[in-house]
This record gives sequence, structure tokens and C-alpha cells, in this order.
Amino acid sequence: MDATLRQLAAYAAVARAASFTAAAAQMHVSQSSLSRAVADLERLLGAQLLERDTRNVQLTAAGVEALRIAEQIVNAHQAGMKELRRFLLGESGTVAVATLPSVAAVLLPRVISQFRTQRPQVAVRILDGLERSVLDRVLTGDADFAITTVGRPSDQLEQRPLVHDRFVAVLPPHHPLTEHAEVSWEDLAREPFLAVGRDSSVRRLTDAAFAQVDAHAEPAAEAGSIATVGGLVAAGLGVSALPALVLPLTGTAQVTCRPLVGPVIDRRLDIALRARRTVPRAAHHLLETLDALRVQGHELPDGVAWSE
Amino acid sequence: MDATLRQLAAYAAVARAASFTAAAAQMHVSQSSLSRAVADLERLLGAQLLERDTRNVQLTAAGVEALRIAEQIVNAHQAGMKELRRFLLGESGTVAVATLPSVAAVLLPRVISQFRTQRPQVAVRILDGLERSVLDRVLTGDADFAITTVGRPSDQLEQRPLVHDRFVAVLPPHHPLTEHAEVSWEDLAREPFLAVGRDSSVRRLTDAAFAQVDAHAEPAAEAGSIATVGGLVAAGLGVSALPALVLPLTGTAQVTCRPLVGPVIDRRLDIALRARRTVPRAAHHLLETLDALRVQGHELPDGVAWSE
DNA sequence: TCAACTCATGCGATCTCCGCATCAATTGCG
DNA sequence: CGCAATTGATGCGGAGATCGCATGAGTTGA
Repeated sequence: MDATLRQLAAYAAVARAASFTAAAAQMHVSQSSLSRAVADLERLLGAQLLERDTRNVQLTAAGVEALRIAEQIVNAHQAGMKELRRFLLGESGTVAVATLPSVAAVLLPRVISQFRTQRPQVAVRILDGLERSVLDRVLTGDADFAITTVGRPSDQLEQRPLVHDRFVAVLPPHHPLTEHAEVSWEDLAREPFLAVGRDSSVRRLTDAAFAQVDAHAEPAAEAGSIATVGGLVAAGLGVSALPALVLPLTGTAQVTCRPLVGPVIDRRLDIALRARRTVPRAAHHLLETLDALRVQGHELPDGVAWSE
Repeated sequence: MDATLRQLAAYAAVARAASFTAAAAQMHVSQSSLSRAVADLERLLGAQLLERDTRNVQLTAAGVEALRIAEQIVNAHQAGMKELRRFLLGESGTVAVATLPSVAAVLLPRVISQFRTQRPQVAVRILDGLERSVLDRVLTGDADFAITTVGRPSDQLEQRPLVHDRFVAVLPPHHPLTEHAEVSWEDLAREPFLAVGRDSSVRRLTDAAFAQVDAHAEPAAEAGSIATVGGLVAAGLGVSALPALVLPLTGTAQVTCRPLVGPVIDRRLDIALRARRTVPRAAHHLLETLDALRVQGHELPDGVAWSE
């Protein structure tokens, strides 16, 4: 019913070369093969495309139209295959990374800028959200992988440690505790505590830390965003504890930080992948870029360190 | 190296249906055939496109991209074949008709308007020129056929009589000859004669007619276009003889016409085709329309008659 | 626990397509 | 004027692709 790609390509080559023999040489096939292919195509279409005598080959009106269309089809095929191959090699397409807002704002930019210099044709999409939705994005396949705090181990996910992110005490500029070189969780427990929202992974960890030193965990106030917490601290309403990585998000608020010990709380940020899945090539390349930075020991903010 | 159309179509069907069995039913092939086709495609690309467990088939990231591209390629192929078939059936494309300006202006419009109501998708190109160039257009293939005066018989051309076009005397409004019901070439020879240009087919015939009655053939003046000759006659500079078909081209000039006898000169307008060539379908349809008008005896101007 | 349904695969038959050799026709050179 | 060279078409045999049938392996749901 429909013409074969081979027939169309053969016809196009013959029509362009105006010669079966020359086209056969270009295509590295026998002349007889092309002769048959074109004859078959003509029979299929029920129309003569080429006017041949033993010396010249020339196109009929139908042949001109057929050449135009055959080239169109063959080009669409070749271009499509090329595009697909580029995609499979990870040289085009999109990588979607799901991650926490802090990682998105602080850690990712330097990774992406490095990645883009190597693969400018690959777009990067950042899907930022809270811990729960981040993992959902990976499980549903919306994201190629996630960078997030580790939840409970799941056989749906494969997790690779990426960085450790230490909690620091966040204090108003002239607060008495700023006199100490280090601050303990017990010290903080004696002050009004400003917490982040209940959905945040940070909140889960601060609650756990206070529980560990048998201190009350009731916050004096809580806010959804890090920036708000920073503002509250700067205004002297109380103190807080935040992972070092998110400190840039406190923005322009004037706060003072001190190492936080007894115990030292290290939040682990992992790369989370769907288990038993091959990672798309482009995403794999982004992971490689990330790993290269880790191996090279690329500089990180105080309190943040590469894993392993 | 490249994927087969069949593989791409098979993959697209399976990916769209998210089921090998369902896709096989739609395509009226066995399930095993599709299973192999997709597996072959995946092996060729070196990437997994579908994630199958025994219950569900779902697309990988590569699969999503492959589906988009496969559909693109398959659609391009199908659309192209459809377009080509339409062309070959004469339902699209262009018909090029080479013809004399008089035919182009007077005879063709009614033919084309009839033709376009039946095949609105087919464009008509009119290549008007003098007798010589008209035939060249056909011989080079620029035009599908010509409507023109018959030159010397050539084995390159096939000619079919179309209409007979009788010469009439063209006189100033109050010229003495307008008193006669008929005018003869000898009558005209006694008046100053206004001729068309030497390249025109009309000129060849008027010269021949005067020679036939042993009259001088030296024109008082000559002009390239019919409209100019009409103007000269209207201004009383002399008389002329023109085929009935071209009279509309004298435009608004006030002239009087009389039948021209002794001898009656009938210019034959033929359809000229390249010999031993199949006419493109769309052109064939236009010829059929023309023939239908002839058979129906479609009305023509006085002095013009269908052949046969 | 088992029937039912999924996709994968071994196998044999068929079909397509390729290349080699050759033919018929025309051209161009001697 | 005639022969060598070149062109596209075609008969033929073989290699490879592809198909459907039957069946296998694995999972689901009653």
C-alpha cells in the first residue's frame, strides 16, 4: 500500500543523480537493486516517474512531485533518528531534578552552571518542594532524581549519600549566647525557639534534637519559610537552629551564627533514584557532574561537607 | 543503522496503546510480531523504551521521546504518501497551459472557471506567448500542453484540432466597405492595411491570404498588440483582418467587422502535446473539461467554431 | 490455589531483497 | 560505417528478514 523508505530513498538518489549507475555508486549498492526499487515504486504508484532511454534519465511531472515528497519523507526520517540518537546520548532533552528549596537555591546553581558549560543543549528543570512531594516526584517519574533528606528506606528508592549539612545556632546579633564560641541544644532550649513549618524536613530534625536532650520542643513561633525565621531572629524574638546550607536563604536579615553541639546534628542530603531503573543518559551526565565536584572537593559553605 | 518504518510504527502503536496485545489487534498482526519489532528497535537504539511487567507497559523517559519522534516520522510518511497519491490522481498540483495571448484572454477563462469548480485544489498556470515560444514551452516540459496555431507537423508533437477561428475584416465605423454584407481579401488589399507584428501567427496567415489573391502584402503600419491595431483602425488609418477570437482584445476601440471571404481563412487552433508522453493526470482532467465543452457545443463568439 | 492474561521466544515457512551475470539498446569513437 | 563502451532492465539463486503458531515464564485476581 505505502512505499518503503528504501524505495523512496532509492528513487530520490536516482532522480537527483539522473542516473541509476551513479546513484548506485553513491549508495554502495548494485545498479540492479536501484533499478528494481524504482520500478517497484512506479508500479506501486501506478505512474511513471522517470523517463529513461539508454542514455538519459529525466523526471516526468509526477517524478518532480515524487522527488520533492520522497526527499521530505526521507529527511524527516533521518532527522528524527538523529534527534532521537542525540537524546539517547544525553546530548539533548531535559533533566528534571526534584529537590528542597534550600538545595535548589544554594547547591544546585553551581552544579547546573558547571553542567551547562559541558552540555548546553540539555535543559535542566528544578522541581522544588518539601521532602514528601520531592520523593513523590521521583516515584511518579516527574523527576529523574532527587536531592533531599533521607526518609525511611524504601525498596522503591535507591539512595546515595551526597553531602552532610550541620545545624548551626542562629542568634540575634547581640544575644548573650553570641559570647560563646559554641552553643548547645540545651542552651537553645532555654530561649524562645523560632521553628520552621511542621512539614519541613528541618523541623523534624530540630524536634528530634530537642527530644534527644530531653528539652521541651514547643516553639515560641513558627514560620513557613527560612527567610521569615531569619527575620524573626534578627528582630530579637528568639533563637533558631538551621542547617548551614540554608543560611543564605535568611537573606539580608542580620543574624549571628555559632556552631551547634551537644549533640552535633548532621542532616544528610542524599541523591534519590528510582530503584531498578536505568537513569536517562542526560540525567546520568548531570549526576556525573555532581560527582566530579564531590571528588574534586569543590568548596562548600561552612558546615556543609561532601559525603564519604 | 536506522530504524525501519515498520519498527517505528509498531513501537508507536504499542506505546500509545500501552499494550502489545491491544496494538496487535489494532494493526491486525500477531502480538509476537510487535514484541519482536519493539525489541529489535530497542536493541538498535541501545536503550529501553518500554518498562514491561507482565501486567503493565509503561514508557521510560527515552520511550516518551521515541514515541514523539516515531509519530513524527510515521506521520510524515503517511502524509507524504497521501499527498503524492492526490497529486497522481490529479486532485492537486498545477496544470501549466502554454497558449497565445488571444486564447489566454478569450477562450481559456471559461474553460478554467469550469475546471476549477470541479477541482478547486488544482492550480492553473497560463504561459502566454507567441507561437514559437508556446511550442518551446511544451517541448521543454514547462507546459503540460499548448493551445496554439498548428506549425509544421513535428514528430515531437501530437496535435488535436480544437477550434476553427475565421478571419473577419476590421473596418473603421463609417468606412465605405461597411456597406457590404461581406468583404473580400481583394477589397482589403485596396485599402491601407494595418498588420500585427511579424512574429505573430496572425501575421503569417494574413500574408498568406494576400499572396493567395496575388495582392501586395505591404502593410501601411504594423503594431505588436491587437489592441493597438484596433486603435489604429478606429482612428481611420486603414483596415485590418483579424481572427474572430481576438476581437475582444481590440478593447474599447470603435471598429466595425464584416465576414471576410474570397477566400475564407480559417485559422486552426490545436491542442499540442508532447508525443509519446503520458499527460499528467491533472492536465488530463483539464483536457477532459475542454473536450466536454466541445462535445456539448458550448457557445463560442461569432466566427469561432469547435473542430470536427 | 488455580485460571486467566500478560509479554517473550523457539521454530518453521514464506517473502523480500540483494548481487551477479547477462541482455537489449544506444552512443561515440575510430 | 562498424565496433567497443555504456546504460538501464531482467533471470536467477541465495541470504536475510519477518511473520504466525505454539508455547513458556511470570503475575494477577478470584
